[in-house]
Amino acid sequence: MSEKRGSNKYEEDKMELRRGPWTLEEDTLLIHYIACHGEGRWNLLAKCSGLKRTGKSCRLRWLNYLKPDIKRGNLSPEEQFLILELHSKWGNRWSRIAQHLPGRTDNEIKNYWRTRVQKQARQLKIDANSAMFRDAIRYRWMPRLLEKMGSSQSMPSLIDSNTTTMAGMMAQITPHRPPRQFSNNPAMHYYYPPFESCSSYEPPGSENHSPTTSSASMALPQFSSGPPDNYSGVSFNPFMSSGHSADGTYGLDAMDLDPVSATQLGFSVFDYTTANNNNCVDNIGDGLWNMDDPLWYVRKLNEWGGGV
DNA sequence: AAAAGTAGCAACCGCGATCGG
DNA sequence: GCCGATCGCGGTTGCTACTTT
Repeated sequence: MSEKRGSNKYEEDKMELRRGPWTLEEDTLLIHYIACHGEGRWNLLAKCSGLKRTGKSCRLRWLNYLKPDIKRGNLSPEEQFLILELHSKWGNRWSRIAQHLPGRTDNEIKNYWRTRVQKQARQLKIDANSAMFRDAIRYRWMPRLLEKMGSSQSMPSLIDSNTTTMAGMMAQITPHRPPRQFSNNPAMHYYYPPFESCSSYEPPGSENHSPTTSSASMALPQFSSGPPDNYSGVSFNPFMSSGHSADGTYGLDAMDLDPVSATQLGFSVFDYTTANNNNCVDNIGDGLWNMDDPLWYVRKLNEWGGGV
């Protein structure tokens, strides 16, 4: 009997627990309680503070939102760079990564990765965990962030002191040769998606493109085959461009290649016009690669000697 | 102008690790 | 060493605002 009553009481307690978005009153209560008693003992806190929340929920709210040193707003290029760099080292160890970004929470970093980074992989139909995608991040995206960091005069304060020069950072992330042997690896065929969504896509190796749309206003240099003579980490920097985000934010839309650097890298008119036609990858306009051929990187690696 | 689709993010959930009795 | 309570992490969900059709 009493057991049954106890059980009902438990159910009632459970029913009373609030869920969903926090109200201003709840936030105030939590802040006040922590100001008086400090963090930790979350279940006790939940009971004693008068909040009808679980300790877990209180902890989450505090750590991810209310804590005074939480930084809000867009991630800076250097923060983005660090996330990419650390994720390449540690994978989805969000809390560990967050420890290196003061004021940023693991949740925020996780969300960044899922909404921005993984989105790119989805759009390119590449497995976000694949070596190809990781290399693309490392050798295309990160150098672009470095450039932004330089141009915005916000030289990285979060990055190790031994990498605080642009050359040093480029040397760290850019190898003297392309990083990986793609061409002879059968497994890589998996990473050559058909791109049905791309009306004018031609498979790697077919070089005789004919533009599907004209881009007369663009005076594009001819496609130059073969790797640049001075391909090495710092002196050859295929990733630099002067592209800027239209809205001044630090989103991925700042990552597009400009036409000149794109063609210097070996883009054909086809590549540029097709991709710029927004038929190929997406029409969102904020893609990392949506102005170029997503498979460019793989193609160039193969062209530049196949064997690395 | 309205409906549908999408992106971003706060919050929840499950599970394993750790702590303390 | 065992066991329950608590904590922390990573994955997932759901809501809201914004964009596109």
